[in-house]
Amino acid sequence: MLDKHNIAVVDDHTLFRKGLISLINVFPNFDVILEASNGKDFIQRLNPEQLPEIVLMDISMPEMDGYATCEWLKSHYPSIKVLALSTMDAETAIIKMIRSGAKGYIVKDADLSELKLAFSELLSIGFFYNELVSRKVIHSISRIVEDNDAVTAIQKLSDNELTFLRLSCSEKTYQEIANEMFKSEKTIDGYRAELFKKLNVSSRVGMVMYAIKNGIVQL
Amino acid sequence: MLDKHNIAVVDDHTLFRKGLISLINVFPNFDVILEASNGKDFIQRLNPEQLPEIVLMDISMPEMDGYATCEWLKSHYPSIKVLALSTMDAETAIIKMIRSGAKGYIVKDADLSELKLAFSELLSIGFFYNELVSRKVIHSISRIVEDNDAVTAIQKLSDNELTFLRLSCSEKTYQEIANEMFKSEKTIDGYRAELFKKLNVSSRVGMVMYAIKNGIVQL
DNA sequence: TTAAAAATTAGGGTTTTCCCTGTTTTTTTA
DNA sequence: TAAAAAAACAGGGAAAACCCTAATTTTTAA
Repeated sequence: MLDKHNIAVVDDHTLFRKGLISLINVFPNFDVILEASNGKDFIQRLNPEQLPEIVLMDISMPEMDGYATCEWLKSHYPSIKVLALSTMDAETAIIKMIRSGAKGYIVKDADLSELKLAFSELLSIGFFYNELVSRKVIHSISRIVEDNDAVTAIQKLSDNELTFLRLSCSEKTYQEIANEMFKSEKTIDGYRAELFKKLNVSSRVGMVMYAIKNGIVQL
Repeated sequence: MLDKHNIAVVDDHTLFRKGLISLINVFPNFDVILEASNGKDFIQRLNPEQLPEIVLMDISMPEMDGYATCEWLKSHYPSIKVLALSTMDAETAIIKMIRSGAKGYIVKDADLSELKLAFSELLSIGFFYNELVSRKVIHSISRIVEDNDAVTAIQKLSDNELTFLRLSCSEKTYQEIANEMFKSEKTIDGYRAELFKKLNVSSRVGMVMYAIKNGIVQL
């Protein structure tokens, strides 16, 4: 009997997930033992009697996303290796996922051989980062403090600042926003100045783009 | 010998594409005869001696996207049926794809049986729209004129307006943008006024949000 | 409870954005 | 090639955004 390695696949896109599973099952020494459509679903289905060695995990999912699921795994089953799977090759996403505990990162337009390589590397040396990812990460080392700020900045915003930021993502004037928030224009101007500092931007447009980029508002 | 139906799959995400193909090839009466990573690639690979009956086509792709490829097929091979495939269930995307000539629309988190159903319906009655899509389409009928504006507005923008719009999605002042484009500030102001009218917005923030929403700039 | 910190408000000035109405220049088309 | 349309440019003014500094009020913490 072959010593097959157990894999889990977590992705909300059923077609993609099913397709991926059928691809992996062709590999002679890998076996998909668990599939789930999001983090919550995954945790529910996780059977402590038969844990996967590697979890192929999408980042953006409903209910519970890749970051949160990764964090959960890190604290509950630290030996399970997460291979993040995403369409995004954005530095922030990669870094955020790595911070959350992912041991590797692979983009959805990778080819099969790369996926296979990722599995092998994860099992042998414990991590897998391809050239693209490594380059992104290295490139971001110099800016890691900023990135860190960027990732955590949202949490440092007060309720009023957050409300103001959301309302700014519109064609309302600051005056209108002030009325809506029952604050003086000067207070609003204070929020603006504070946000400019915290988010490291210098115009309303920059502020709005930050909010969109970081999912503070959805379009 | 079975009378197999020929399918083409066009998607830039290799893993997804390969997975999907392996799924389809399990269907007894469907056969994937062509795969491509984007519209341009697809057109190059298209063999007039052996045309696919159905093209499963992603919307967002580099080089040449689903809309453009669909338009091209409509004029060059109108008998080939396009089944649009997307993560987006946004009304505008669905309607735009239908306008471009797609005969069906399926989301990536559909399940296998739905894909099979879509194939059958396409071959028997010529189109496939599931509940979700139908609902979206019906829901949008009342707003179809606006949507139409929104969908076609981009194509009516001149190169200069487009460049200006892209540059506006930044913290640059209009003056800086003027310098960068080697135009007078007043010309830039003209672009701005024209875009406000065309995009139906009333502030730079609105303009920027439009550009982001419609993929004119990517974050 | 009192000092320190944070939030709110304020004055006042500069820059940028926005919005008119036009003229001149270039391109399109009849 | 003349007329029409589109693009580039302009003056000037009002509104909004931006940017200081600083006083007052509220909240927090020693």
